[in-house]
Amino acid sequence: MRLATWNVNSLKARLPRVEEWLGYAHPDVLCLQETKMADDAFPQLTFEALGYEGAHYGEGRWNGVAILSRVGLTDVRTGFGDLDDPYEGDARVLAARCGPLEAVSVYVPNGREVGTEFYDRKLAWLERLREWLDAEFSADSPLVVAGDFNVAPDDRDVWDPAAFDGATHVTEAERAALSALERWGLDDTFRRLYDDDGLYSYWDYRRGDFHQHRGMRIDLVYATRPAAEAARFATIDRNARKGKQPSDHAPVIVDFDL
DNA sequence: ATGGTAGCGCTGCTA
Repeated sequence: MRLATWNVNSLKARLPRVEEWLGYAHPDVLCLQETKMADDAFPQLTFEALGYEGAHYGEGRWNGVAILSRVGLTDVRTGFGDLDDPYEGDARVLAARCGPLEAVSVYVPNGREVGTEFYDRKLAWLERLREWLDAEFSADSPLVVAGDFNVAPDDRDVWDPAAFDGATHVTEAERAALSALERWGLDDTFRRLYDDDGLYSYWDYRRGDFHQHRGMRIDLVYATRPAAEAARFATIDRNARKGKQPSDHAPVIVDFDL
């Protein structure tokens, strides 16, 4: 079972590259973020022609999440259900059963600047995510929560911790929110397999950051213990960040013995 | 140099 997550920064702009990537990475499940489209624009038939069922949750210009699967796609759910969403109106959470596991595609709010209400609601959103997982799923069953978390779990996950002093994505409060998810029962599968620093999944389009190796690891594949213990291999496909019209994020791939 | 680039969609916002 190969699962991947990719913030594509507009599925309309990225569709040719996503099609090409599916052709050589051939994941069983792909969680997408920032599709930036409404549900009626989702290219269902394009993915069906490649052997994938698809579910999409999007409101239009911003945000938007999707799940593609070639191992079944049922029990599709959007948002936080009955719980209040601190970013109500944004499409940031989509869940589905895909073969042996439950898959959740998440696009965590950016937070903009520390001290703003956007940042405060980012923290509240991460807390709500934990509450929703606790209400809907069991940490004892195979579950993967994959997506753009807009938080770098520790200093190994940013190119220069000093450059992020006072910035979002690295604050103690954001990292504590990830720790709370881990205490609930989620493991960072990539970190379970590899200790190295400098393994990034996102590079700003500006200043030539990709070629200067100025990146962050903010795209995470979290899994409950029954799934995490079955993780055998992971990689970040930096080739997908090169060439013509790349997303600013690279896909993160995890292979499970499931 | 308080910068830079990309996407959406048509003006400025978001990241």
